[in-house]
Amino acid sequence: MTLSEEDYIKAIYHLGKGENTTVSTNAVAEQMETKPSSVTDMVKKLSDKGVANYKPYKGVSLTEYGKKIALSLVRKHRLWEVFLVEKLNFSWDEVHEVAEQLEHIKSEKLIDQLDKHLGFPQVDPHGDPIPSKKGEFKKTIKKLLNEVPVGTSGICVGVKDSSPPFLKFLDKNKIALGDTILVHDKEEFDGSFDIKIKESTIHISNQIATNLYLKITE
Amino acid sequence: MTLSEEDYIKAIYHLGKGENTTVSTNAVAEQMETKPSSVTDMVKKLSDKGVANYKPYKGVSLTEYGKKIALSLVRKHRLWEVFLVEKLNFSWDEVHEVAEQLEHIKSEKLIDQLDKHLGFPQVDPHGDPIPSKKGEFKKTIKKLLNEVPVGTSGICVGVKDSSPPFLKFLDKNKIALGDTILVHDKEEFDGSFDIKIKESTIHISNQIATNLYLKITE
DNA sequence: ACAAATATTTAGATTTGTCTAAATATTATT
DNA sequence: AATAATATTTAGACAAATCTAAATATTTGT
Repeated sequence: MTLSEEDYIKAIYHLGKGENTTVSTNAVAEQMETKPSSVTDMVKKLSDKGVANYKPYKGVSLTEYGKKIALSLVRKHRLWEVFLVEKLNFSWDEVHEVAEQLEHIKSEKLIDQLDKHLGFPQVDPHGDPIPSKKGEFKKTIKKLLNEVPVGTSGICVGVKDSSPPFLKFLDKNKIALGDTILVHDKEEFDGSFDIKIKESTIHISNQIATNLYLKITE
Repeated sequence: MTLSEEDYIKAIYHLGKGENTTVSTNAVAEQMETKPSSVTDMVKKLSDKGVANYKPYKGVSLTEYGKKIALSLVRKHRLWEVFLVEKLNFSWDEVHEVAEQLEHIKSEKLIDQLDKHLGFPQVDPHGDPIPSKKGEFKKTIKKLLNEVPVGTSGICVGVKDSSPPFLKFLDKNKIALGDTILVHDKEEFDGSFDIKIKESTIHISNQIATNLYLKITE
């Protein structure tokens, strides 16, 4: 597969939300920041190669073979993201662009060994699951911290309230996007929580808990 | 720079042995495994871009700017090779192809952090020097083990005698290409040596010493 | 159901990097 | 120094991936 073909495969995969959903030419064009006519050309080629199913005017979906390629790209992308954050001190929001390049490197041994080097991580720095070599992975969902059962751990992926005071609070308490948070205990009386974050346990009010999104594995 | 342009720059650099030597169209074509006419086209373009000096029928050399790009590619290539060997258990002879791909990844932060992650290595697994960010590096030369002064350390890069008995000897004594060897002591009487390899010191005869090539920093 | 709006495809052009074959320049030989 | 051998360039073609503009199909609104 060429670089460009791989990018189209990933776009179709993501637009189809990981299912073998049919997506429109225009949707792919928008995602790829290209023109619909270019998409038509490319999906014809992908179809000829057995990677996609294309029906003129009806849209395009990935074949099983195409899905496998997409999953392998997602796996590579997310493993590299973990590498960049864990080993090279990249932050949460700096990894995407570089991972977009690294995901195209072709070497099975490289990815197997990288996986091992990183300790076989299950999720990337954004909390998204990393497919196994065979293409299997766990689904994840986004929930407010106060909605997850005690004992669950997840990755902090967003805030509901993005006002300066709240963001300042998070900063002061060293809570950042990408951090792994374990919901340790809940106080029924006032709905406050004990959470473990980076080896230390802190106490947060219910109001804080209802404004923090976690990504958790179901 | 595109992938292809970068490959040509590296080829011109290597054929010119790192100096701003003028190299012939045919030489570049052979190195790149392409046709001379393709080289002509490309060096014209590189010339237009200020990367190379091209005089029809006279050959091509890199400009200072082109040399900078070449050194940055060499730096990236060799750092990735160290990474593959040190962190991902690749062996000496498996790294080249993957590093050829990785060297094209564009991210200054990535390379700076990789350098740091690896402990700022000075040479790659083949004993070749890694240029600094500014493009400076130490020259290295290949010498037979018996020709280097006591106290020198270098990387084992080849054998003069490649007969099965000799290779078997190396194997038995756990001496492999890519290993760092310190010449610890020399016995004047019979020209034998004590060498340190991977934390253990062993004794080798003069005959062995005259058949092992080391790459050392001058 | 029909016209208007939107989506998609086709046709033809463009850029990049490559190739082959022919033309031209350089170098080597006698 | 003239010719033969070799090296290099030019001209023209091709494939991949893209684009614009025009043509065609589908969907939507009344």
